[in-house]
Amino acid sequence: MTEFQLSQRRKQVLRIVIQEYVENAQPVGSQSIAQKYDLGVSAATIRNDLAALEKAGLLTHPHTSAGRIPTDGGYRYFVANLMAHTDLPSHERHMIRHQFHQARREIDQWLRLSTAVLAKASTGAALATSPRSISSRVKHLELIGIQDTVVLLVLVLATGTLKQQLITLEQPIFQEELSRASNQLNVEISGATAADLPEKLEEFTGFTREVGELVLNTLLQSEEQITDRVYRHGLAQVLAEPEFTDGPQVSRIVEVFEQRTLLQEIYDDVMELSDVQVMIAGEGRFGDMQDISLVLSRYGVPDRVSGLLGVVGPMRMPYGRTVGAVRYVATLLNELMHQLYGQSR
Amino acid sequence: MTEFQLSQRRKQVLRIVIQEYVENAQPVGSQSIAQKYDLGVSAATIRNDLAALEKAGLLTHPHTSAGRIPTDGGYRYFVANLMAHTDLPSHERHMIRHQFHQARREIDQWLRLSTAVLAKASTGAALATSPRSISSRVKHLELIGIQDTVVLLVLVLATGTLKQQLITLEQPIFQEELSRASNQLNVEISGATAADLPEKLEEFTGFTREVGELVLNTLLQSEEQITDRVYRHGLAQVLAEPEFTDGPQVSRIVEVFEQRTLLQEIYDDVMELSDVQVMIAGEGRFGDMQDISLVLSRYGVPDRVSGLLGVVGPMRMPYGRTVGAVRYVATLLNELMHQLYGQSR
DNA sequence: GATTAGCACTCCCATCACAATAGTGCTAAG
DNA sequence: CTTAGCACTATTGTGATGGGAGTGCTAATC
Repeated sequence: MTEFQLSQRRKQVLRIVIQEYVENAQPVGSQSIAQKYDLGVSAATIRNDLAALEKAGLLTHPHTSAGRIPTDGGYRYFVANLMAHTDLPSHERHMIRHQFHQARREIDQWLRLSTAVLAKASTGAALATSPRSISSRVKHLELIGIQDTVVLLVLVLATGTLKQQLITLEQPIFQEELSRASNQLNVEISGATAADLPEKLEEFTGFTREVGELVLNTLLQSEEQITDRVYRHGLAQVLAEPEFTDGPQVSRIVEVFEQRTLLQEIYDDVMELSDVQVMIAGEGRFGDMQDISLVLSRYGVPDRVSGLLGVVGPMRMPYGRTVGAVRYVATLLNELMHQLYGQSR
Repeated sequence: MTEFQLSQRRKQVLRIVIQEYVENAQPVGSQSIAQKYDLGVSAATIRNDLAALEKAGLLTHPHTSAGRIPTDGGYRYFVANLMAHTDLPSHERHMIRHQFHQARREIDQWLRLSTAVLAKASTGAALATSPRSISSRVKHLELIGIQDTVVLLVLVLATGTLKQQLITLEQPIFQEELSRASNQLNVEISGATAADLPEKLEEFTGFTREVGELVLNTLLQSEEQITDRVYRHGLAQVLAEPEFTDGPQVSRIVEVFEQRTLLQEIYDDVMELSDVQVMIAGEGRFGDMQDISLVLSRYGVPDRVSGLLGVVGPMRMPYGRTVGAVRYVATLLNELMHQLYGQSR
């Protein structure tokens, strides 16, 4: 993030413009600033400041005789340097925490709740991915005959994640044989990671070997692929925002919200970072995200499981509040997940 | 559905109005009908017909000097009496079938694909629920220690559906004891339904009994509750339709699309019916669904599993085509599911 | 040098009038 | 029942007009 040399007052003016614009969705002019805020200077001075901020690329006008609105850059500067670190007010935090403790102790529930809570606490649409395992260890494996030639492979990872996979056979197979195969495999591979597995499979042949390979595949896949499930909530609310009155805008944000591939891309990015990350208008790196911002965080337990959590909204977004909400929910999720998956035995 | 006494020509006129309006989203007038279609009568006659159809409540006009547009009733009459039974063209059917056979043999995949295919084949947004089990039988049960005081209960139903549930204990428990409990339970309850279970549980006490109760709960819950998962696809495309340019319209359809409670309500309704059901503007029974139609079908295997599948779109929808698409995909799903869950062994 | 007042200028936006258009509703005749 | 004719009506688009909000510049002031 580029550092500008801005006088104290100009920063203040920028902050005001953003604050007002976020609130009212209306370009803000020098007069209204001078009136509403007591900066000790006249409108003309503010006019000069606005011009300077515009030259620095932090503001624009839509047309000659309109007030100023922030640019992408303006928002970025704001988020990086000016934004008040607003944690969620404590009563909201308590309410949220309470809701989480009410919920059944299940990841599915937690994530559903997370998106609901986030959507309510922000003005955007919330989304979360179910956690993916990092270097998954196999805990247990089960083979269950469903039909004569159809077998269900159930894989329990050390993190408690369940993976399932249907196997279709040429020949019918008896449950006894299934049990034998699964017993053999369980002894050998429980505790193994994807890296250990190929070696351990050497000793097996036939059906047992086949199942082993399948386990390996599933394991590999679960490591590289972003999780199978995306939770979403609150699209309706974000579409009610004034920026989404015309067609193209709407389809842009809905696509961002719906697409999973984008999440996959972003995932690797946010993965690295510890704190909440704000992504304004795609930061140039991601697709067509004009006028759309994301506020994202990683959640999970280090080196075990990890997922993505955040808010999609218009660029004109109360960043302080949103960041606070995302951070709090992520923290909460971290706590909860730690209780469960802290260290496996 | 009320039966009207309509002359052959008036039916024809109604059909034309709907067809034209569905295509162009523009009120259609007597002249344009007379010109474009050779009905052997003049515009004035058609004008009379239109007036009659309006009196019957099948058409309206937005204002005095505009053409006619269909009412809810008009669409209903059309769907019930006039609609051509259009199956999807055969090349489309083949393409779809091909895609399904490409996919991995998994319900999750199938449903995801179903919504994608449906959205593409219709002009609406597709949604599907994962199948819920009807009178689920327990197939197998597994208890896996995740943490000292955290146990994962994995329940495999006869249909191959997996249910999981975390159990938190006061006291740490050893894997040996878990195995013992699960072995005991497996012997006794495999093949049991929710109805059988209470009796069978009598003989157990302590932890084993506790787990048994949990199984029962899970079973009951999975029978009464609509499935845990909803698949959605293609909202962006439906929002591009001209009726969704203004705010309230948009939020209405997005809410219908997002809400799961509505699905639950509708589920019981559609459940009963064998064929595709068209629900226009909520049919008065469901919430605020002005100008929104649903085309829904049940899919699954009779007496075993069953889910909901369909399309949400504007009332101005090509019903023939949509019904064809939904019916075809439902049939396909039925086939596939039958292969898997036809009869369990 | 920063700040300020003053002022011309620009562009948006709401309003009005006006004509063109498309379609209805009615009447009277075939 | 069908048709031609015609008055009537509401929308849509266009162009003109004035008010308003806000800028950008200049020259004066602190």
